[in-house]
Amino acid sequence: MKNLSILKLSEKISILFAAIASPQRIAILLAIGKGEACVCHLETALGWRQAYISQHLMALRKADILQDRRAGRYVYYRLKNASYLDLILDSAKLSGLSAESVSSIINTEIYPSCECPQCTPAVISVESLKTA
Amino acid sequence: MKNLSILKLSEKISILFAAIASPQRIAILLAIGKGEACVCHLETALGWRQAYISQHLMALRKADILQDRRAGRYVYYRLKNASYLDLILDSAKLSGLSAESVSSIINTEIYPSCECPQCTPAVISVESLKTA
DNA sequence: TAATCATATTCACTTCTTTGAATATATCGT
DNA sequence: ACGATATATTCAAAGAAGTGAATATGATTA
Repeated sequence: MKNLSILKLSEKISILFAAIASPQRIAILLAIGKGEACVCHLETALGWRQAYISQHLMALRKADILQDRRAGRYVYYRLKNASYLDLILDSAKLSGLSAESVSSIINTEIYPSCECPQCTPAVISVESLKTA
Repeated sequence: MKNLSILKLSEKISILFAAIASPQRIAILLAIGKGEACVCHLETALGWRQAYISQHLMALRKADILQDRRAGRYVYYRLKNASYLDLILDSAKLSGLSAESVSSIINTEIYPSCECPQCTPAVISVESLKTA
């Protein structure tokens, strides 16, 4: 590869940092983690408005960090490369945070059939048992 | 360490990303690299105004990425931790840039006695030889 | 102590980013 | 085809960050 000027190169590198440099987007990346999550899952996991999450997902997609997969009405997001999590972990360590505190939060689950709204596993309520 | 909420944790992590997420500041970090550089050296290396560089240095100091050392009228900057360079390198790789293109630009020199202005090594001009 | 040089800080202005509200699109079930 | 649900997009307002110009500080030399 040709020798780019230092600023040109730095500009390219900064794009990724800028995309990640937002508490909301880091939270989304950790919530997706090594797994896969639909928007509605993130909605409940993070407690934010749907449109708000979508906007940040858009930014992460644009930066080529996330990839999406549509299954019916649901859209599932996953990291294009698990190393983005390492980048976040390394950054956390450099900031004096314990690796444990971050990795314990990283999602590892895949939600193949997200029971939305609320991504709640179908729980039978006491009420429904009474009438049955 | 206690289990911080995902957003609280993400906020802390984002501080470092935000500090680095600027082409100018990445360029400065690469120019300082594994070595040490005074402001005037960065001035010539990057070709920017002194005050402009100082402003970015301030941001990097505030984010605890850089440390400074005063020697007479010069102030020398160095990274507090060489791993910040690895973070930049990893990010570059994730962005599809070759590690080589970045590491070839990383400074390795220390400038113990920066001959400012212009950080020029004392070269004897042809003119001065004529009159001598 | 005055002049000079290296660096830092402040302020005002502009530009970029974030956010909320509203609305559009896409898919499914009926 | 219609209504409901999941997700995406757009737009305007608010806020944050980047920038240039001017100036302040701190150290050195004369």
